[in-house]
Amino acid sequence: MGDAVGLRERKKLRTRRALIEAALRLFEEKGYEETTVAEITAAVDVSTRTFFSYFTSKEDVVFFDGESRVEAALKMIADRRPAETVVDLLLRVTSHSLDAVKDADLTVELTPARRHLITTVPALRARGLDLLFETQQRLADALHRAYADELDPIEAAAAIGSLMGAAHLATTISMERGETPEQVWAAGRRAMEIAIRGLSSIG
Amino acid sequence: MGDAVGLRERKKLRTRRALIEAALRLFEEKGYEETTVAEITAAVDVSTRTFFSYFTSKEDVVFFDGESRVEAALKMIADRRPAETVVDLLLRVTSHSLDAVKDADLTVELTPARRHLITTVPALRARGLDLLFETQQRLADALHRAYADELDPIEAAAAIGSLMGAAHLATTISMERGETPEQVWAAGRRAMEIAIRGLSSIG
DNA sequence: TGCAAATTTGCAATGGATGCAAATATGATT
DNA sequence: AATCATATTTGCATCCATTGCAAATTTGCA
Repeated sequence: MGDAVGLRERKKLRTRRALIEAALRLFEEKGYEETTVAEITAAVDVSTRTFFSYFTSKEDVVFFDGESRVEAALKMIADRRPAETVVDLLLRVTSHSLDAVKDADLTVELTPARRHLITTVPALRARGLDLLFETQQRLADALHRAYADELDPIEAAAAIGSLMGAAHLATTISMERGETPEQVWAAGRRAMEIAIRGLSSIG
Repeated sequence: MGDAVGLRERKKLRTRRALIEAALRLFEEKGYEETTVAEITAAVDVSTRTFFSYFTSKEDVVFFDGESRVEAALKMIADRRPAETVVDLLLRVTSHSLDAVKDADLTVELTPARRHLITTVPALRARGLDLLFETQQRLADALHRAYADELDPIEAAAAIGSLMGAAHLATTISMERGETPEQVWAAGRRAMEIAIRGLSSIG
């Protein structure tokens, strides 16, 4: 992703980052819809046209990141341990991902500002769900490949969909109830346990 | 939804339906992005401005329906049988919903054309996912209310998220693999069974 | 220094979406 | 049937995101 060798590359990196920061700041200050691309570029002092050579759309600026999270999960699945159970692997992957979310504010990952925008602004929320769903498809595919002789594509999809569907809805509802980050995190864990044990475990 | 008493109402109903039909036809013929609202209104012989008094956006025309499906499921949950288990209720609701999808082409529900657009066009797919997620939230809330003393909000969310997440991802992947409607349907059933029994049941 | 490639920019155009006021249509009343 | 209040439709004007294109500028290297 960010190699940055010559002045050219460094300058581009700087501009891109400046655009992202200005955009997020303005979105927070006056709202997403109320902020125009022209205002963002004015704050960074580049032309409006330039914005669209860095991002394909106004929405994009909110989602731009090195998407390291997903890659890590995909790799963990692909490199599964020989004797490991599907459940054990999924447990390991989800724990890892869930923990990654916790202290992810260091990297440019999912800051509270971003999170707020993505859950609040309809257009962004929809886009975020689309990305999440695409991620699920990739994970399901990886899982099927990793356990080709045990899981057919549908079973792999069911496993991933169940796990992530449970975790996502539970954490969302937890957040909506105004719970603390710790409680949200706990909700995610509980939801995943329920998905693994089966709904019968709560009836 | 459609009461239709006087000429006024009937005319509006007719116009709305005509707009939907023209839109879907054009979307299929030349593609969603390639079709302009002006072209849709020209086909129905109303002004472009009028389109936006019937639908709030171009996307809306694809999703417009009486959303009877969700209402039915919500009602089933609210009217749950006294001694019924959470799992039994969910089984009943999901079977009912799944079957409803099967012969839903009669109503103006989810025609193949719509389905194709919603899974294909990025903007529509994202919007569809947003609507689906909102539905999940409503169902989880209903489930929590129906079993207030057995399920807290997080558990209810986990249950609904797990079940619908599994079914949705599994059916999507089944469709993507070019399977027949029967196979897609079967994939949905299998996924729900896995969600109910728990992922351990496949390890 | 000077050139070739990469970037930025300005400009024009398209298309979705909205506000507003004028023009029409509707239907109930007299 | 003529008339009036109300509901709809329509025609602008306008804003903004997005894109194509060609000119202008910058950068990196010879």
